[in-house]
Amino acid sequence: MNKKLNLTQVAKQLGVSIATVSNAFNRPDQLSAKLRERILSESSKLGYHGPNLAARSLRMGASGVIGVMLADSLSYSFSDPVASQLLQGVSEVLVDNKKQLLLLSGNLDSAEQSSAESLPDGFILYGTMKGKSLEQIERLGKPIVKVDCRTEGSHTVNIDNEAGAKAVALHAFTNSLVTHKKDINAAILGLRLIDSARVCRLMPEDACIDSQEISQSRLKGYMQAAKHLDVNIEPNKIWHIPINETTSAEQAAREALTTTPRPNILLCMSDVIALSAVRVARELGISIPEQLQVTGFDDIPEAARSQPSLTTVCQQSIEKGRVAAKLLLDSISNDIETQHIVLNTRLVVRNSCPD
Amino acid sequence: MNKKLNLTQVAKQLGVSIATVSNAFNRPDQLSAKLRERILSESSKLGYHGPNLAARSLRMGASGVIGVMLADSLSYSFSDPVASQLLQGVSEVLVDNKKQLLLLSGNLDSAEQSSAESLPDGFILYGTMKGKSLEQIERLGKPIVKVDCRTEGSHTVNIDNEAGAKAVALHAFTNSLVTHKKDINAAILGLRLIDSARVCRLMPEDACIDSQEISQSRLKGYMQAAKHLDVNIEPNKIWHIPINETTSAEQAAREALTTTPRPNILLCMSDVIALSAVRVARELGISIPEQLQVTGFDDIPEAARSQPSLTTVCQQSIEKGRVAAKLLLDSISNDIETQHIVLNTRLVVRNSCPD
DNA sequence: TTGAAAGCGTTACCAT
DNA sequence: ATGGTAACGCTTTCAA
Repeated sequence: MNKKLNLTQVAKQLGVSIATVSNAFNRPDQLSAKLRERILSESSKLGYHGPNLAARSLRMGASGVIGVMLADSLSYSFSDPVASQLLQGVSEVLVDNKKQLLLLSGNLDSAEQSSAESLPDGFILYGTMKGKSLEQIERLGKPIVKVDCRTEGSHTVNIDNEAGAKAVALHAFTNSLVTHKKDINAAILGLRLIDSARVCRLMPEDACIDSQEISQSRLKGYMQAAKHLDVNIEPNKIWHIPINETTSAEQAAREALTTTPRPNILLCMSDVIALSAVRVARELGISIPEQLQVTGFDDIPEAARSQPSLTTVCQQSIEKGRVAAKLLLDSISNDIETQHIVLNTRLVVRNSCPD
Repeated sequence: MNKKLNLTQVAKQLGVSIATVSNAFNRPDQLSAKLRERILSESSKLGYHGPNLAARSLRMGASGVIGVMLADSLSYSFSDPVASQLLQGVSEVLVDNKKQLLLLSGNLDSAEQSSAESLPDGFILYGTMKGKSLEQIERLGKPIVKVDCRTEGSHTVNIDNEAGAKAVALHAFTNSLVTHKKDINAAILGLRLIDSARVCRLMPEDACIDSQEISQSRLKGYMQAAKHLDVNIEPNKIWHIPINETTSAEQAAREALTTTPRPNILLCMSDVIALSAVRVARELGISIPEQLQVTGFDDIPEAARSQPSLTTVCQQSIEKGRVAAKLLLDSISNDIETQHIVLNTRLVVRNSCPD
C-alpha cells in the first residue's frame, strides 16, 4: 500500500487524465457513467478515497465542514444534557447534508485554536462567548448562526424564555393557592444570574442586572407571574448558581430549603437544578408535592424519567439544533437576509407540581 | 475590513518579510520577542488571526485536528450517556493539547464523508465499525486508537467486561441467597447480543455466538458467576435489545417481568436498560429490592441519582476517553509500539441490590 | 532578519 | 475526454 496517493498518481496509474479523475469525483456530468464507475472503483482499490480535504478546500475556498463553537468548555458541554440535545439536532441535519462537524470551544484564551477557525464554511455559536473568539470568527465574514444569544447582526435562534418561565411559575402559584390552599412562599434557584463563581443569594441591587440574557428573561417571566398574583419574591429568596451541575445546585437547594420560613415552591432555572432540588428535599424529608412544589426548565429526558417526574418547560433543544443547522446551511448556499427565529416553549405538567 | 487577508498581504502592510510573519506565528525563537509582539498584535488588528488551516496543513502534512469516529450515528451518540462521557474525556485531553476535534460517523455508506477523513492527524474509533469507513481510515496510514473494540493491529483501549459482569452477577446472586434467602431466578437483559433489529429472546443456538465482543464478554461474565453458584440461566431467559435506548429496554423489561415464574434478578447490560427495568418494575408494582434485584453496567451519572439508585459496574468512561486521547497523541508524535490497554471495572453497590 | 522560490494536492480554465 | 497550467496560502530552505 502506498502511503500517499494523489490525483496525479492515480491518473497515471489508470491511464487517464488528471482532469478526468478530478471530474469523476466532483462532476459526474463531465464524463461517461461507465468511465466514472471504473475510475471510482479502481482508485478505491489503489487506496485513493477521494480528494485531499486540505488541498480541495484551499483551492475552492470551502471545506464542507461546519464549526460549532460552544461557550463553555467542550468537556463540560458533553456532560450538559441541554447542550448534548442541541448537538444531537445539529448533527442530524449536518449528516443529512453531508457536512462535517468541527467542535470548537469559545472559552479558550486566544489563538489557542491553532487556526482551526479558518476551516469551516460557517459557524453555529451556542451561548454567549466570553473571549475574543467571537470577534475573530465574525471577522472571517462567514455565515454565523447564534443560538441562545440575542444579537442584531447575525442570524439567531432563541426560545421564548420569558413566556416559558411565566407559564410554569403561574402554574405552580395557582396550584398552590387552589389545590393546596396555602400561601405562596416561593424561592428561585437561578442559573448564572450574576457574575460570580459561587453559589449565593442575590442582593437587592442584583435584581435588575442584565448579566446573561437567558437567565434574566426567565427571571423576568417568574416575576411577571408573581406580580400577576400579587406574590412577593425578595432578592434574598433568589439564589445564583454559577454552573448547571448537580453539586452547585444541591448546595443552593440545601440553603434554600433550610431557611425559615421554608419555601413551599422552588422555581428552578434548569432541570438539572430542579432534579437536584428534588433530591435534597427527599434527603431532608420534605414531601413533594404536598410540602414543596418544584419546577424545572428545559425538559431534558431525565425530567420525565425521574421519580417524582418533573414539571418543567419544554424548550425543544433538539429541534433548536436542527433549526439552527438548517438556517446555517441555507445561508451558506443562498445568501438570505438575517433571520431571528424564536421557538415556542411548552409547559409540561408532571408529578412534582401536579394539577 | 478586508474579507480575505493572507500572510503576504499582512507582511506587506507591516513592512516586514513574509518569512518573518510566518515565524512570528510558528517559531518564536526565530525573531526578537519585541518584533514578534508587534507582528502579532498588528496583524490581529488588521483582521488576520493566524495561518489558514487548509494551506498550512497542505504544506505541512499535519492539521492539528483529531478525528473521532463513532460506530453509531452522531446524533444517537450525543444522546447516549456512555458515548457522551467518552467524548468528554477525549475532548479534555485534546483541548489541553490544543488539538481540534472533528466528529465523523462510521455508519455512512461510502465516500459520504466528503473526504474529511483526509484532514485529521489521527483517529479515535469508538465501537465496532460496520461499513468500509474503517478500511479507508486504516489505509491512510495514520495513527489509530480503537476503543471498545478488540483488535490486533491498532492500539486499543478496552475495559474488562467479563470481570465486571461476573462481579455484579455474583453480588446479586449471593445477595439473593444470603440476604433474601430465596432461590435465584435470574433473567438477562442483553444489549446487541445478536444481529436483529428487534427485541427478542435468545434461542439455544444464539448463546454461543460471537456477535459483538463487548456484549459477549459481559454475557460470559454473567454465565461464569451463574456456573460458580450452580445457577442455571436458559437462553429463553436472555433478552436481546438492539439499541441502548429506553423504549426498547422498557419493552424487554416488560416482557421479562411478565413471564412466570417471574425473575427476581434482572442482570442488565447497561444502566440505561437497568433504569428502564426499574421503571417498569414500579409500574407493575414490583418492589425493589425485596421482590426484584436489578443490576446495571456502565455507571452513568443518572445511575447514582435515580431512586432507587442503581447497583452497577463502573467502567470509567471519561477516563477511557482520556486514556485513548493521550495514547493517540503520544503515538502521533512518538511512533510507539502497539499498545493494548485494559481498564479495570469496579462494582458499585447501591439500593437496587444492596448488601 | 530578508527576499526568492519550490512545492503541498487540488480545481478550473484553456485549447485541442 | 485530454493535457497543460495558473492559482489557492502556506512553510521551509538558502544565500545574502
